[in-house]
Amino acid sequence: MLSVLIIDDEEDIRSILKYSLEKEGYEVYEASTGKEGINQVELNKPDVIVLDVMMPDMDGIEVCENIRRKPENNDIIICMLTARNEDYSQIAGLEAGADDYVAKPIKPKVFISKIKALLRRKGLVFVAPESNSGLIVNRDKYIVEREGEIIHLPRKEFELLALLASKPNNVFERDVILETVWGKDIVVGDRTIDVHVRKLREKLGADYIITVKGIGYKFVDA
Amino acid sequence: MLSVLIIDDEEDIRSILKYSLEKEGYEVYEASTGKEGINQVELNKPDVIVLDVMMPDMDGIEVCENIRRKPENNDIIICMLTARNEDYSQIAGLEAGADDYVAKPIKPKVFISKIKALLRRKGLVFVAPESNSGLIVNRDKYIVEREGEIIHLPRKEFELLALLASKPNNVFERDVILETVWGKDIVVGDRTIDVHVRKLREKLGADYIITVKGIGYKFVDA
DNA sequence: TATCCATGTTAATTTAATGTTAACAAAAAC
DNA sequence: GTTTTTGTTAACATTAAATTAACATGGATA
Repeated sequence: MLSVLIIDDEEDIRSILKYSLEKEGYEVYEASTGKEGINQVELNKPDVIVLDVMMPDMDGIEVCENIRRKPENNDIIICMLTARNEDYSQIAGLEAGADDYVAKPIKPKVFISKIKALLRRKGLVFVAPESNSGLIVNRDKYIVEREGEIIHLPRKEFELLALLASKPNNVFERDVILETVWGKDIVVGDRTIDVHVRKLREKLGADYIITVKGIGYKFVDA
Repeated sequence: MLSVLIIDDEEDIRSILKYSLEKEGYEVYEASTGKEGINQVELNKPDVIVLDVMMPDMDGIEVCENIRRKPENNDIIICMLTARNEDYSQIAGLEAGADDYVAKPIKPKVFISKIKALLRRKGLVFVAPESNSGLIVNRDKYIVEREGEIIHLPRKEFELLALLASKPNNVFERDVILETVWGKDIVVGDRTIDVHVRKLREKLGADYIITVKGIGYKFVDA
């Protein structure tokens, strides 16, 4: 499961974010000061940190630099929270090693989609509906995870799943799938895609990939 | 509902555009400076941005580049507003990642039809009259949405609806429909269209598609 | 009002697309 | 070099979608 650490002195903000994140299936840790945040990073190794720029004890920028100083934290995603129009902090934050920022006031939907976009950019695709259990498609490791369980997929199956999961709910036409997963001028039989879809369904469950007859397939993120 | 963000320093222009857009059923956000515009993009994730090239604080080109720099904004449609004959900015704007431009002085009707054309190119057809509830025909997802409700349609029904909705209030003759949805030289019986229209009415309600006896069908908008 | 013609309706039928399985080929791993 | 895993194919089954045919309706017109 992917985890998020929220570092913010305001309890209200923490609760809102926590609620939104947990609803999406993330594990959430909290810290109310910069110092505590840095400790939590060591303790819990979160995948994502949401970090308020303005805090009483320590500037968010400082916290960010501090975290980034350790090379083992390099691939933690850091997302800054800034007051609206606080333009300086945005730039400074990015220089300090933040990956992105979100302006207050925070709209939960925007916030969540931003987190998802960041994870996607990192090659982590996270799908966590209440209906299915969450899937993490990790390109670097060529692995799919579900609730800690690691599912190993052969190349073609992985590529197919990764393609579909890269844009949840988007329909991919059969030719597009062929071109992307198999290659421009490789010709395979009509039933090849189906067989791979079948194998994915066998391994993941039938609910993830749905057929749009006459068009193609889509990965559903309900 | 589809949303549009207007970034322009002149309040008059903003009001005119806002009025036209809202009449068509779009949700409209405003920003009077480039900086504010960029924040709004993060905040509200609009589907379309209308962006003035000439603004005091920041050049529209700059704003556009700034927005496009983030991959998650890739499929936002950006439409530039340019002064008449400002030829340079048009070219520069398109290079910076704009999808189209509209020359001032703006004629609301031209403007609206341009926006609709851009959305259509992206596979989104929006029909939002006050009378019926708005329909979004989404090609990427191959679904139709009405007030959040998702309606799945089989291929022929979807294509038929997409065709009719692409030009609301326009009458499509039966042969034109056949040629577009079924194909040039495919011959089907003369009740086939009717049956598909019936199924659409069954799923969407009877008010969207009306029969023009002796000619064909049209999708009514307002 | 009788009748003509375009469209509406329904259900059965046909067709096309996808699902399934197992066998075989090709690549990797051992 | 043998074994194991992965990828592809072909034959067949299954299902959803599209089409048809037969009949109903409804409005225009004489």
